[in-house]
Amino acid sequence: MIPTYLGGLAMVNVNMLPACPVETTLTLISDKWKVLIIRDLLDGTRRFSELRRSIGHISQKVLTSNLRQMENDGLVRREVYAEVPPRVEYSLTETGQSLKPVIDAMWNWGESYKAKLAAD
Amino acid sequence: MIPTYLGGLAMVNVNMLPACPVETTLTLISDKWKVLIIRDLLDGTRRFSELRRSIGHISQKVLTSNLRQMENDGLVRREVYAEVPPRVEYSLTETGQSLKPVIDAMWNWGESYKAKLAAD
DNA sequence: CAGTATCCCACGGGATACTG
DNA sequence: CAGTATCCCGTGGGATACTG
Repeated sequence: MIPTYLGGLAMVNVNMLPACPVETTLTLISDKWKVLIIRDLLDGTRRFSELRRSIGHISQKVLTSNLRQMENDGLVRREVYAEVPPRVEYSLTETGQSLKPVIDAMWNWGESYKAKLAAD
Repeated sequence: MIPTYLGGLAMVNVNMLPACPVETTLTLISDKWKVLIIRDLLDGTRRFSELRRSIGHISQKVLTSNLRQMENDGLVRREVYAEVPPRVEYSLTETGQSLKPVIDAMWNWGESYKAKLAAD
């Protein structure tokens, strides 16, 4: 079955991004939930409801909103299957996957921070 | 969030941090300005007003608030010099400096993201 | 199942004034 | 200079109800 691709084009204008690369990254993933969405999608494709469960206590509205923004930013791919009941699968684009080093760095730091606290 | 302060000493309770290390990191640096504060302090010690200028359009109240939290979380060191006019210097603790890989990863990703956009 | 559509609110953050 | 002290506001996000 051929999935329907909706959106998928980056709508971001490079001229409107901050000069500093760090700030650029912040504008794209600094929302409360986006990093967690990426963390979970790094493990592979997920359906909407799967994401909701794996992320934690995120509401439908907010998850939808975040996913749409990330789709517009070219980080996430959304594939709709014409089935009943409907199935929608989310995955990372290449650009989205390229965030792995960032997530990994956050993972490592979080681990060592907790280890340091536990040592006291 | 959910840092606990024991006996007036800055102290985060490891048991109240999220299980996932990525979430732990988010808890500590996901505020709008903290990453930028760290970015600038990675270049060395800065006075309050220097930080204000280098960061951008942050208000006094918010900069103070963020710095206090980061001090409590053990990321930032605050040194007050008994002079007139007063001089207060901020620098990263070892723990704060250990965030460099995270900031670097964000820097690199932001650069390549903009390069990708510019290529289109 | 995967969303919209509403309503609502806490709070991070901005603006301004004042001070040791 | 490096802050407090107030007042104020936009909005990200939560809760609930409804739908193709």
